[in-house]
Amino acid sequence: MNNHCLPKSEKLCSRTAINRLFAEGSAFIVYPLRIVYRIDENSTAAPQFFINIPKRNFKRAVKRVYLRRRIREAYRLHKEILAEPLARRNQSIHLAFLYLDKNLTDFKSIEKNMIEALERLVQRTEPQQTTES
RNA sequence: ACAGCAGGACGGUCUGUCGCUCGCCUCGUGCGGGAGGAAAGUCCGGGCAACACAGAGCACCAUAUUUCCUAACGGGAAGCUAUUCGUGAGGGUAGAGUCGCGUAACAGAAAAGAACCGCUGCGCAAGCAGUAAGGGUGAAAAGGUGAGGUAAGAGCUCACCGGGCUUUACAGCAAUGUAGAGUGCCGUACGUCUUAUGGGUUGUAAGGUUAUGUACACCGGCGCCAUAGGGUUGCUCGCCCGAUGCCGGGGGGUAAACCGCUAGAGCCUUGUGGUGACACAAGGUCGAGAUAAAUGACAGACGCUCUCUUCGCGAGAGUACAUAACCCGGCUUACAGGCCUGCUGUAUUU
Repeated sequence: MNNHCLPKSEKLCSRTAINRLFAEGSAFIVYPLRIVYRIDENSTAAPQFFINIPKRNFKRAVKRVYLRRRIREAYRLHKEILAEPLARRNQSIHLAFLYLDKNLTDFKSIEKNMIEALERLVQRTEPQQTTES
């Protein structure tokens, strides 16, 4: 069965790790989400993620909390899409989800975007055997 | 019944699947707790903590009717005075002093010791002098009405009315009110100015402990005594410290963990006192503690409100505002909907 648990070890809390992620990571957009990621080869650690809703776009804390919870739930329910291939390839990943739109969206569309984003991540992190030995 | 005024209290419920966080244990597919009335704005006042602190003057900021409440407040309660809105229940605003100085747009002759027209006297006239009754302007025009008086007029004088000041009596803890007497004293607002009271700074990322660990900041003691410099609230005076030497302690950075961190001016009930804010007594009770930040996501059902309606057990739409970050007391602002108590107006019935 799929494991939908989301313990604290899968959250990205360290300030230095986050700074490294933004300094060295790659990014793409599945609107309204912007995904920043950084791959560690030869590591068995579980993927770590965090969510950022810019205060600039949502002044009220209620709306930021609303979005953070829905994005988190979408990730929690579908993270196996990403975790399973990474574990097979001996990779670990740091992830950041940034919400770009200035309006609220419902869970259905966030879920759809999340699935698409995770599937693209799996493709993008495919190791290129042609370049590296 | 409808419309409204004031005060108070509330602000969804249940089921299933998958999760988060804290605590406890019998350590598992366990049990229990888990946002608000404003948690918000960060506008006041405290607690707590660290640092600072001889003192004087000026400056700066805040407050300013009375009595009371409170740990405290710039908050609250009950009053007082003036003014204003409402038919009304009621609501809003203002409230230390004022000798001097400044400002009062436009219009108007003039915005404070006023002469444009008018009126009166003198004069042939030009004009000079007097005059605030009347006109016109304005948000505001020198208290109002009447009589006397006068060349014409004017608190110039008098009567009554309105206001101010002084004073006496009574009521009230007081602000103040009521009544009497005296005084012709009679624009208003704002600013400046004056007086009284209060004000050290920084906020839990405070601050403390542990771990890792090194080139230097910092602290203590001794020494040196001369200036640069620094601190003391912004300035002035005054005061204090004081680089480079020696000895000892130990810091920066990473920010990892823990404490601070939730039992408190706490909450609930009852009683007593008080018009009230509130106080006191007795009994009961423990109700989040996260840290890139939990308290949720999805599905369904039921409430509640509105609209449509074939008046049905129907259909559709909506279900607010706002997410703890050390903790309390207020203030301000946002809020779908109910509910309770007292009162007002209108209409109707008996």
